Amino acid sequence: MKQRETATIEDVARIAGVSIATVSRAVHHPGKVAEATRKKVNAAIAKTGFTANAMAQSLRNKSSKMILALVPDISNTFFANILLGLEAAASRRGYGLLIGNTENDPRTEATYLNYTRSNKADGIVLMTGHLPYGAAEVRQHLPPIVAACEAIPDEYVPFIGVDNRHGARIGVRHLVELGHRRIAYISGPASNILSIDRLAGYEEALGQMGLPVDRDLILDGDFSIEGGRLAVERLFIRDSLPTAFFCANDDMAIGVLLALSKRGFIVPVDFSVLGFDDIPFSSCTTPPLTTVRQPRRLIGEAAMEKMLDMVERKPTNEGPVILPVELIIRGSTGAPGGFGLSRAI
Amino acid sequence: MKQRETATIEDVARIAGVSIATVSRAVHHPGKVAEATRKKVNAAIAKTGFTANAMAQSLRNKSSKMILALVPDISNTFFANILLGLEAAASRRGYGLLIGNTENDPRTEATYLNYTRSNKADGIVLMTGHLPYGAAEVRQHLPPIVAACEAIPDEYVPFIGVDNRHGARIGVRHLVELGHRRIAYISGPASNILSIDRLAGYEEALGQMGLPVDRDLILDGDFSIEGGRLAVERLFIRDSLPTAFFCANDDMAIGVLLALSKRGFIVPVDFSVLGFDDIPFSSCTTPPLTTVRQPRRLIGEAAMEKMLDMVERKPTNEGPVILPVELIIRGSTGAPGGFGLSRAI
DNA sequence: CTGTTAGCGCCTTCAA
DNA sequence: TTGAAGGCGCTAACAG
Repeated sequence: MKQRETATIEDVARIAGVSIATVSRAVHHPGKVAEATRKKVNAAIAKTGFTANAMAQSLRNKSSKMILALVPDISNTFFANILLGLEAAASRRGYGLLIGNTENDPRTEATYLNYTRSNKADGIVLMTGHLPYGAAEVRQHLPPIVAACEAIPDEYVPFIGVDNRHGARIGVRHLVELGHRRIAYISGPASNILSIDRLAGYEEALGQMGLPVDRDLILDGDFSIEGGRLAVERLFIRDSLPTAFFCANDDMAIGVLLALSKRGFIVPVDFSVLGFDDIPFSSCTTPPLTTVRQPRRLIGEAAMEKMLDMVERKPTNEGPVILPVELIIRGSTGAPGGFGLSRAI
Repeated sequence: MKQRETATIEDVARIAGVSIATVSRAVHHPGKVAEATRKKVNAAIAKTGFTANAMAQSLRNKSSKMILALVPDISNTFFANILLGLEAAASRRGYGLLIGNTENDPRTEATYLNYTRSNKADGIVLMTGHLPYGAAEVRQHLPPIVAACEAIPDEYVPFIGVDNRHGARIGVRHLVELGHRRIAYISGPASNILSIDRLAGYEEALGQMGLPVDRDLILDGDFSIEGGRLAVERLFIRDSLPTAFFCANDDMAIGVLLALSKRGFIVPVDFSVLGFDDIPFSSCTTPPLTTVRQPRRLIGEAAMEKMLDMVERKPTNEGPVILPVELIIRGSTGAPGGFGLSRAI
């Protein structure tokens, strides 16, 4: 007699000699089932290797116990630990994590948004900085949404991340305290909220230290290594150079390091370089990168907690969750040595 | 009159003035529906914004159209592009990708294995090098499984990856041709299949070039940066040093680079360093890393194609899919300069 | 070409 | 404490 491909609740019920309702109860509300019955059921479950069909459960419960995380680029190491935090918190509460790589492609975003409409996911954690394409049309019945790392401008979506302005401030202050007076800011895309917040912090720190803001030292990048490289090249075309670079993320700082090294300069003797994020690789550059660390795993965990509170309609305090940043001082920053000093020696 | 939270096929049928069967047909077998009817249905779908409930579909079809990818560490940049390839190929064929981070934890593996038992996923792409924990007990009804990058020893699971032995061979040959006679092999965990295959290639290349294999130059690492570092330290404790390091992956090569630099050596003058994989960061080290590139995206795509052929029971040729490796020569390898040469200058 | 209907497997009222 | 039964939304077989 060939058994069904995979055991169902009916198989268990038959073997245990009870009804399927009792099996379901024994699993989900053990208190409502007589001790002896429960034992019989558990034995039958063990014997059959029964695992409830998640699809049937989802259909019935109108909940998939899955949360979708949308990231623009899964191969960007910055997101990895956040994802790890999201997953850890989700699994602690019995949820699974679905990871969606959007590449900022509208069609892909729309496809993933449909995951919630078709009940494949109960909520969305956004790390893309914007609502998924297609969200506007269905604004009225949008699933629970939370934004990690990058806030969603102009939308009421709970934000979990760091105080980017503050992070920039302490980074730039470090540079000023080392003696730097001309500090360049290598920004991400100009309209990006992270770029903007970090720029604000940069300007504030400069102001607090009584330093002027020189527009010529503020360059747009794109958060990529190549962007950092290019920014340096553009700066060298002009005649007035900074003594330090504050980069809006580590990738660009790495690009700056590379470009400077290629031109024969020694960091931090000739120039200081400061990043933001503290991606794992930052400690492996030459020299190791001084940077503003974001507690990525914690951000992920906090974002998921908030998300699940929303999904489960638990009371959750409004407003953003702001986690602390930390200045990690390594080898890429030091007192200004003067342009070309290392080469003169 | 408040509409249902989200439109169902019945809403569409009512509005279109047809039966739900016709709606389903209009969507899945448009050819079997009259032109006029189809138009009415499509209009109703557009009006309601109907999206089929994926859970109901899965329950009915016994297929979730989801494939689970199991990776030991999602924050390991090596896996990222593979995942990207998996996702691209999956979405081309109308499937979604579920990413599971196992950390080689048996409980986590078992949990994810259950995803297929509970119909959340139709198949598993393994990048962990072993069957998930709990697979042995249910061997008889295991879902379709495919192994990417790292073959599963002793199991019949289709493998998609590169010829690791060949990759090691061309890498080591490059070193020998540069003039190196004493080449260390920094291995991953000794029992790991990748470690073993690459060791075999290393020994073969040495043999082909008429060079002896010196057991003292073969060290176990663990595929981590720290592991590379440690290997160098262990080597320096002994008296006989190599002139070149062939590392079983890029992370360890980076560790070697770091350790050498810390000791004041210049690569590639004092030592040459060769990696394996060509992770994105390899071009950003000092000096840029020479390495054996794996076509990661292609591996991902091929693995997913194979997986879906299995899931859909399409004819697929047996045996592994082997993709080509490529030696990427950058700055970390050169002719041997002699121990301490750079320091003597 | 279209409608009726029987489940897919599960959970939860409602009665007993 | 337990069982019977309805229904979540969908697809496909069957009849017309």
